[in-house]
Amino acid sequence: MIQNLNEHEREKLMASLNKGGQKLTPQREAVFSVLISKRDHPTVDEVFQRARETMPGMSLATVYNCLETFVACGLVRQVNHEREPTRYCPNLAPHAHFRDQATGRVHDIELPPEVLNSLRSILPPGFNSEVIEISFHGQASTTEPPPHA
Amino acid sequence: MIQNLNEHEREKLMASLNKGGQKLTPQREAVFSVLISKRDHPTVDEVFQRARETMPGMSLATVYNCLETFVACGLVRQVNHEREPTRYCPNLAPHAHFRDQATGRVHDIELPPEVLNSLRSILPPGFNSEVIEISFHGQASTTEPPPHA
DNA sequence: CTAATCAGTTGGAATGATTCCAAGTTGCAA
DNA sequence: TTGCAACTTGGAATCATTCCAACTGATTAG
Repeated sequence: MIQNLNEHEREKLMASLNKGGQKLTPQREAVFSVLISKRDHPTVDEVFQRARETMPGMSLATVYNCLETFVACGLVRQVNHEREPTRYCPNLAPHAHFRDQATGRVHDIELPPEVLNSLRSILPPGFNSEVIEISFHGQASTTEPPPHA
Repeated sequence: MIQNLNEHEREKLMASLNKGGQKLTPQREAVFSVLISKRDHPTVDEVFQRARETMPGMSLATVYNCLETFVACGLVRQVNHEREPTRYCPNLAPHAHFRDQATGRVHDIELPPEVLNSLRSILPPGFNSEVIEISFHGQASTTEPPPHA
């Protein structure tokens, strides 16, 4: 079930939006709430379905717009696996993704700084990377997703 | 310009196809030739355009089919960046990809075994990964793609 | 208190990569 | 030569995403 944002979360959301020159709207609040209520890397369509539970009139285009805005403001990350529908992730700490072959479920994998650094070190001179994406693909014996706030 | 496959290349292609229960056809030969003649990670459409130079009647569906077959036989790798058109890469050694923001060009980045191992080590118990994809995204000051066979 | 403006929202149409399908082709085997 | 099975082909269908023009709602200027 989707709760409303608490004070702290709403503040953080508004601050990030304002920093990017954007406003806090009811739709954006609803979409953001969906993302942090259940951090299971939902697709746009899943976000859409869940957001409609609290805001039945919302349109799919708005969900796309909101998510695009969040990405631009650095509030969430896009997660792509091959050409499957894009998923969204509110975990901003550096991490990799593991996609379970059997279920399609995506898990966050913590990425220690030294591993991140060893990765950066493989870039030859002249290559400057702002974004590194790491995704594993295989079988997870854990059936439950890792608990998240 | 696209050459025909040399003896060694054709043998390798046929062996891999046969191992996967597939046959060597003129279309598959043409598509494979495109991939190894210019290892610049072409999209399906680019492969299609180039293949038509030597085999004007070939259809786009066939290019899709051939590439799918090659992937299944382990002859080439798919390279996806966000939701852009899938690219194809005949480099089978473990490597990462760097996508140049400005040009869209994709470069292979060598992946030393120790870095690959440090990556594997971040997976918690219960997660077994067959495939690891690593992609960088940023600016490359080198304008020319690295020379390849 | 209006009017004007402007960002945001909406539904539906358009786009574009990919997949699907049914018909045609080819090479080999009985 | 007939039959079969794999492969190829063109076009239609799919589906995530983007685009667009009209609508809404809040804020500012007169």
